[in-house]
Amino acid sequence: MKAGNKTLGPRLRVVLDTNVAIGPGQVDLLEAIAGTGSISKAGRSMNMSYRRAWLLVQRMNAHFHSPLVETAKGGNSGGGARLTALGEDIAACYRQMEARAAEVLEPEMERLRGLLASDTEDKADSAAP
Amino acid sequence: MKAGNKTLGPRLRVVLDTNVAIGPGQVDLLEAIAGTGSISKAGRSMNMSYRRAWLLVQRMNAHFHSPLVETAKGGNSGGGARLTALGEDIAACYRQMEARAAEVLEPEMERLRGLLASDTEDKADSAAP
DNA sequence: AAGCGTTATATCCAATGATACATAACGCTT
DNA sequence: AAGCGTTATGTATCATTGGATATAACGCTT
Repeated sequence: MKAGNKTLGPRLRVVLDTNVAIGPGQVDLLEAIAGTGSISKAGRSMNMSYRRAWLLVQRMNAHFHSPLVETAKGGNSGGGARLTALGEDIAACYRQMEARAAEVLEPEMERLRGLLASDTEDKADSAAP
Repeated sequence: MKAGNKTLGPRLRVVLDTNVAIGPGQVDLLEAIAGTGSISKAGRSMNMSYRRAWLLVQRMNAHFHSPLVETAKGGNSGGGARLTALGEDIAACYRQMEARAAEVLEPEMERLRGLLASDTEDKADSAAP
């Protein structure tokens, strides 16, 4: 039932090394963690299962020279998670790249948009690297 | 056994509308079709099943106001496929966007690369929109 | 007429990915 | 001690994707 309602425009996926990449999904998650203070709240807020969110955090933490997300078990609030300086840094850097790309690619975007089929039906699915 | 050996650097996926997007995979396919003159040869050349290649062509053709790929059945060579003017146009436009993005994002790329973990093992998988 | 390589499909199955669920451990509050 | 919300995992199930395979149709060459 969920359609491809991703944000329009150029989407960036930064491939840094084999098995290491950051894309819009990961950064959304980082920001949601920063905003909510926990992995589970972040997951719920963006309609993502806790497991998936947690696995993404694992991956990101493992692949950089220090963790992007810091977690705590137990405590008054049950625990929580927050971004490290590196995490904030990377998220911000990605957003900047995204904005810069959107800005500089605007003319071509405009041009491509003019070539779409008039009807926006569901002729087939999308998605493909 | 296939690892994430995608080309390094920023990867662009241009989301034009719901269910309409073009990414590196599609453009690679377009160029392979242009180079080989057939969908099946193109698929083989890039290690993609004919089915997948054909489905991708279907999708792309359906979503723009006119086809990107023109096909022919039968004939001396059995048939074939080639890019329309629109197809060439779009492929070229995408490559240009790609190059422009890589160029303008180079400084941030450099910076991010410095933050990777030293060891490039297989701690976990990658990939995630 | 037979042969060929290709487009164009349908069907079935394997691999993958994501979700749901089920616990356990934790540390603070009450 | 009990309860809470969370992190941290494992397991099972479901959904999606992609591949293998089998035909059919086509139109040129021989």
